[in-house]
Amino acid sequence: MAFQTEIVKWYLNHKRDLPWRGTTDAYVIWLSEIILQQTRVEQGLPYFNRFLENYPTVTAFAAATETQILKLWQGLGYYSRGRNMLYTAKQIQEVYDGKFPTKYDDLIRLKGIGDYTAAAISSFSSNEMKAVLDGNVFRVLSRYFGIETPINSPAGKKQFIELAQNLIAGQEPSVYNQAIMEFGALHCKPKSPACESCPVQSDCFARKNDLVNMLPVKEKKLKKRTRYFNYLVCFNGDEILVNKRNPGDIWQELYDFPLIETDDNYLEAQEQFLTILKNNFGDTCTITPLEQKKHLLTHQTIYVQFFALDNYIINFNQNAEIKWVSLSELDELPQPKVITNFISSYSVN
DNA sequence: CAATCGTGGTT
DNA sequence: TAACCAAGATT
Repeated sequence: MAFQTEIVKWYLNHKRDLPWRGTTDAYVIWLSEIILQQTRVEQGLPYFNRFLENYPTVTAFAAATETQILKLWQGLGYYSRGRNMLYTAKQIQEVYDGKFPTKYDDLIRLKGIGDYTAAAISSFSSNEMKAVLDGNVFRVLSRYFGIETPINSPAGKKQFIELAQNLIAGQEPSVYNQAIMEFGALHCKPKSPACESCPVQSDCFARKNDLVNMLPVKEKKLKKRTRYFNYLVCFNGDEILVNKRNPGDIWQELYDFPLIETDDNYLEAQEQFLTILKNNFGDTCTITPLEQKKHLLTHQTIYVQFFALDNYIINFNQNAEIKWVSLSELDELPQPKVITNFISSYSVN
């Protein structure tokens, strides 16, 4: 039996019951696909439900504010996804009169929708013959066909998309695309895949040549940088000073606290840090170390030190970036995880 | 086009 | 524990 037939057959017997399956509503599919980019199903699922409940249609989504969207997105990461969704929803409301496109060529032009997502939405919503190529598909195809081209190289992507597009011919696009992804996610997993019970093991190149743990090949070019964030927790009565983060760095448009970034840990760079502090907040300011956290991102390791800052001179003007808000107002603002965690632990104590 | 964008789970 | 990975996209 052909590879595709076996995969589809496996899928029909093993597929998870997920809320975005069984609909052809391109808006709902778009919602799920953006949320699931680089995100586990279990992590994205509650976000999908909340978004669909708050914004049942693209028209409702388009009427939201960026703060509302980012607040709902809070904790999910890769926040540009949320910002791009709002931009795209507004565009669909205006250009497409609120009717979500279902064709690849229309979808691929929208912000936040790349090759994978355009193929997914078009095939799931209108059965367009476009093969999806995500991490699961890369893994399944590289193992079954024994392809050693690095999947994160331009040549690799070209080679795999050509193969994937050939394989989908003659299949029902909506079912086959979901089948191969689900097979990769549940069966042909990155570590210890279930080869013994695999429906295509007899023809799998990696299985036959003992290369299962070698494929897919991925060039590793991850450089991590280390940063030291010194957050200043400033209270004035019931209000706390917050900072809206700027473009060009992590957590764009999210809110944290006034920040002094240093080249080293505060404990190893006290003089430098205190000089900066006195220069910015006056000689009378006093500072008390609070908690310290190590926060891991894909490309950064951030050592976060919180300080209580008192007796400072309020010498910065409130502006779009830095302002006083009450704690209840802060609760409505989107925050990076490290800030949310600090606030929740702080308000308990 | 190589680097960058979060958070959480797994090994 | 450090590295890898997760329904990738953008610049």
